[in-house]
Amino acid sequence: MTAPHPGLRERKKQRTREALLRAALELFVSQGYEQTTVDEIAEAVDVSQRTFFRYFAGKEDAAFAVQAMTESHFVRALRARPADEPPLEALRRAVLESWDTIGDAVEQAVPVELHVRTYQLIESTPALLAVHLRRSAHLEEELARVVADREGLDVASDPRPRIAVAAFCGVMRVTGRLWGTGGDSSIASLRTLTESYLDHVGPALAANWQGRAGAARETTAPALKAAPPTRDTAATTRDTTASARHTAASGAAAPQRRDSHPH
Amino acid sequence: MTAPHPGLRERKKQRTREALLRAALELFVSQGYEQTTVDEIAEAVDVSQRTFFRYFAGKEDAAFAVQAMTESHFVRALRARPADEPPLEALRRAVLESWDTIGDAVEQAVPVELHVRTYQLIESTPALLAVHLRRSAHLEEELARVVADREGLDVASDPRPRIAVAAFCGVMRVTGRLWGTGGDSSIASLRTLTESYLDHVGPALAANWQGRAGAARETTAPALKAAPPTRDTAATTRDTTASARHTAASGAAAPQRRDSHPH
DNA sequence: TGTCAACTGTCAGCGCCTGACATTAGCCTC
DNA sequence: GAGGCTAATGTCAGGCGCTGACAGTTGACA
Repeated sequence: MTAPHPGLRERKKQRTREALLRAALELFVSQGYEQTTVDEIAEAVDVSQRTFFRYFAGKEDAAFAVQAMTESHFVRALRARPADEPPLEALRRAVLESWDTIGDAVEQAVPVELHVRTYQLIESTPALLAVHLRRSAHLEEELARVVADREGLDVASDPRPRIAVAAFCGVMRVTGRLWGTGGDSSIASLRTLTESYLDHVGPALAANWQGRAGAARETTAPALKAAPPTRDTAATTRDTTASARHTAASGAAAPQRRDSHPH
Repeated sequence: MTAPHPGLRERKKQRTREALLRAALELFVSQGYEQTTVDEIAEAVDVSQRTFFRYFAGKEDAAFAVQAMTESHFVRALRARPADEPPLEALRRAVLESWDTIGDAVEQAVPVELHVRTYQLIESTPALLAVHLRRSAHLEEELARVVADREGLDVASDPRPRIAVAAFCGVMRVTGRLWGTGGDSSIASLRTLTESYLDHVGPALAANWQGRAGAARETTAPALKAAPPTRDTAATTRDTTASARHTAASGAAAPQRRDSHPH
């Protein structure tokens, strides 16, 4: 990728950018995002304010530079999953896998410690949280396309990729939020939390949480309605799912049109 | 609630605020959010810029004033659902119900038409979309608390309310997005779209979309088998699934994937 | 009517961000 | 190695969002 002889100019640019990024993040986490001025960042690297804006589209952009790396890292991991894995399985493994290898990718830019702190800052700073969520939504788009590709579906006409990814990402967000505000900020704990939360998706979507009788509708979770946290064999599970396939198929056969009410 | 004699001063304030809000939204939708300056809004109502900031915390705040109404409208609807409804059922009905009655609530402030246009603007303006998503996340918090209350659970210790609400809201977001960018901007179409998408949640979370057998895996619904899923059990399940999938794929109209492993 | 409190306008200023232009510094050719 | 080309940087001016401070105005109430 990178040329063996980047040239002095290129190297200098790289160093400037890295220095700006690092200074920015360090100032952000040490004294808060809003309290940090672009002038301060620029001054810390001894460049003009104008130069900062030539490397980053804005203050925000600096705060999310590392996030951008990890996101594309995750997408690559998903793309690399074997094609015969079911969608949610592939998503799950891609995240977990990317947690494992994310350290190396990040460390080239900034210390992992700093990145983790930045993430916590993002979660706790309203202005940054908003941007973070928008970025996540954008990522969701991409994930939906990848999933649709994997399944050989058209993301425009079939809502299932979007919906599955939406549910998945929703859970991931809750996980990230809890991890960020929780005490243990190690990658290991993030991994554990992620796994356990993803394990809860099925039961949570089951209609009945308290052993209420006959409350389950096919609307909410047909494939999972046999999910009360009681004994269930693998065989039963498969049967239930098989009938669910039916529902899914008929659902897909009737793609929704938005103009059904032309007024 | 409101006093019978609000007093001249109070009425004047109310009128100013309403005029500012309306002028703001109208300018936003007609010439874009970023292209509209606060000075313009203030000038349209013939007050000083400073006064605008005394009624709204910022430009954004004006853009989301009506959204705030509809959100609390929805939360109230959820709180009013009978306690014996399963969580996702209650959520579903509360949304649909609130679509039906939202017109009246909104019209007191601005024309519904203007509100719908504003929503579309929010979805298509990055800066506003970001804030919108943060607000939605905040709403999610509240919904999780309400659901937990309904189920008699503790939202801090039991992750299921959060997860269920997260999945639900994820789907709702996809719905809103499609509706906003779609052609038909009637409330009726929003209703229809919402219903059909919520109907797809279950099937979409089933692991098997293509007639592959053995769909439900520990990924999606692990608690289907009650005990903490030991890794060994999981592996067994996975193997079974893999082989079953193989046979099914060759039988059904299995969509061939284009790229197996690009790298 | 006069006092008090609330609302509003004006002014100054900070911070983010951008366009325009001048200056510096790496790169390449002769 | 000198000189020209081009990219990177600095400087300046200015728009826009937003805020604090102070002064003027207007409803409320005795």
